[in-house]
Amino acid sequence: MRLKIMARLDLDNSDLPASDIDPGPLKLEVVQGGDMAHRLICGDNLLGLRALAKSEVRAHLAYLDPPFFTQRLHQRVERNRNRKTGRIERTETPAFDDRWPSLDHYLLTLAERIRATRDLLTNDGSMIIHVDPATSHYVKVLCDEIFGPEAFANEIIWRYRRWPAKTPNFQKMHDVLLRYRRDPKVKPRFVQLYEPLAASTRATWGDRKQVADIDEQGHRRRSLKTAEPSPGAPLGDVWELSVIAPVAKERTGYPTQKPEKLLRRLIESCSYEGDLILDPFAGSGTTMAVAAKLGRRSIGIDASDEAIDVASARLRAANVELRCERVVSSSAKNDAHSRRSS
Amino acid sequence: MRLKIMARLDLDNSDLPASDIDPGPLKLEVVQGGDMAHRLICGDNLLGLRALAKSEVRAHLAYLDPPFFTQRLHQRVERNRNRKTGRIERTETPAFDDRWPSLDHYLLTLAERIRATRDLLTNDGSMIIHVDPATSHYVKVLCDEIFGPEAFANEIIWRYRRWPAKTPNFQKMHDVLLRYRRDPKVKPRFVQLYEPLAASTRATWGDRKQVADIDEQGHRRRSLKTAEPSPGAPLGDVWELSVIAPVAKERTGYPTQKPEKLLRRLIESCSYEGDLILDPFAGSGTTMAVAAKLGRRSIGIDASDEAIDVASARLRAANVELRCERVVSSSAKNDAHSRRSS
DNA sequence: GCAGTTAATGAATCGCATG
DNA sequence: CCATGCGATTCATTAACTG
Repeated sequence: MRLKIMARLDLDNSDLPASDIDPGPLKLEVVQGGDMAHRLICGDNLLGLRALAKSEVRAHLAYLDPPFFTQRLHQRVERNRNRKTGRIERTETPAFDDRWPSLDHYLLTLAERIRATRDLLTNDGSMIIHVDPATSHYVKVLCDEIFGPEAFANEIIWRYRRWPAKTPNFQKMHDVLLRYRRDPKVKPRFVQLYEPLAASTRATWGDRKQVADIDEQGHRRRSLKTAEPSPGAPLGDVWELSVIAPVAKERTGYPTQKPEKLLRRLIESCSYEGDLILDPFAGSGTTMAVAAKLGRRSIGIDASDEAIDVASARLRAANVELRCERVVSSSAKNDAHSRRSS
Repeated sequence: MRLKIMARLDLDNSDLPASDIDPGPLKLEVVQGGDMAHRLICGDNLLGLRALAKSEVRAHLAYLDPPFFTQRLHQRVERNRNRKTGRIERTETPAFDDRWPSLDHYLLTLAERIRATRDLLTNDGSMIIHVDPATSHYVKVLCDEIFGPEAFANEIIWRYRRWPAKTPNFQKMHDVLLRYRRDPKVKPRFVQLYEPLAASTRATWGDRKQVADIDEQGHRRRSLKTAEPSPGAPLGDVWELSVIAPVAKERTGYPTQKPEKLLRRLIESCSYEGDLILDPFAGSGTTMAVAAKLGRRSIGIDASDEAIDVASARLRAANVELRCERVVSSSAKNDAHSRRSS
């Protein structure tokens, strides 16, 4: 018996939307703004990524937050106080559709976008893809195929707390973020962050660095306390960060919005000031907002009008100078604009 | 372009050790002990599992802690004080070999053992396999194939703290445990455990239970405090437990030994008193030792003499009555005993 | 008895030396 | 030049000891 686990990629166009196969020549049409540090592109992200690939633009970090294969239509929730009754009323509008004919369709769509993202990275850049524990395994096999297994850098666990579900099972309380380097042979962009020392370490060693001590015979003795203060322990790959509270200021109403703290940590450790951050699933614009706060440049892409509205409002409220663009393909049938207004 | 991620299982015996293909009739030969609650079997675990399958024995929980594909030979470390010098001296002996021709060989070996383990589970039983984040994804694809994706219950993250490695990367600080149910249609064995409430919850709600409150119009109002003390939050799937300290009493010197706290949590929540716990990669016998403490029965299998020695000494020291057995196959070439004494 | 201090050391990763 | 291997690094943990 032989076994092989792999992502099999065969040529067969029949399952793909026409726009994925040959959208004709692509162009980015400026809707508003000049040569800004932050660009928000409206359109299918595969087309957007391919249009960007033709320019000189290369990103140092890409963050992908695709749909999680929930098989649900996700709604945006707006909250407004009714003038007459004084009660808060909720309005729901469709934000994005996460329903798929099959897992294979989902993975294939993702694979195309991961590959297109990889082509836009600098050699010392990396990609982080945010997924669910139920699909992360398939996505990792996919990424191993696209980047090569040596390029795998981390499985980051984002652990959060939420209202418990009543189930005879351990409560699902984490997301998975996979990080891949574009070229594992190149010295990576990385800024060492620290987390607080463990309580047991502080009790024994205080907040000073330890150093190993080896005697003349080469035997190891007890480590020594130094006078040098410790910056903490180098940051690990399990992060405990709270989800956005239902009443937090940060909350835009856009579904599946990720907390700014999470993006801050990713961007601070995997990019330098002035670097370009790419987010092909821009959603409510969290990545771009955090990139702006941290002095990075950014490009966000999203096909949903809801997303573009929420993100541009959010960024403008934060005084981020924004250039808005639209993906235009020469073939009228696949024109992002015509689909938008349909 | 089409894509399919799957575990492909083709018939081709050439890569397998002869004993995996047809070991001939299998028998468990009693080396020592009578009809005890705890059985330690020496021999290849695939043969051991197949021999068990012929008996009526079925396990309620199986814990698998296979090698992690480290491509290293792992050593057992014994420590003894030298009478003359008074210094502690270390003796290293090979414990198990985790070197493989390829990832596929590793996965195939694992697949056979997972399948054999599944065949030994009760319908309401489950299997937990302990793996590394670098291979967990492939193992999950494998298990989805063997158990079916609906049988997937949890990805448990064991987060620990250790000394930092010097690397421009997030420190690897977690293991992955995958849990599958034998039959997802059957009510599972599960005991709800709790963890302490989050600090923010205690600050707002104290240590009493909250209840949702909905008014006559169906609008949700602020939740209410109750008088009933909260048992804590239902246990999640990210567990922070320390690794065995270098000087802990628990430490046997056997490599990759897992902490008793981890096994205690798994056994307490996924089995009942009197249940049978199966560990085909018994190693230093942690699973069996914890099972005994928790009033469960156990069967452990290991091919390594080092493991059998360490585990039986450990269990006897804990006053666990033990029956020792040996897998015997009729084909002399594959006889576990002849290999042991070679 | 209890608290505080001292002791011992695992093993991931990089970098440099050695063959 | 490439592969191999050893040394340096340093936080975390519990046991043993001390007052």
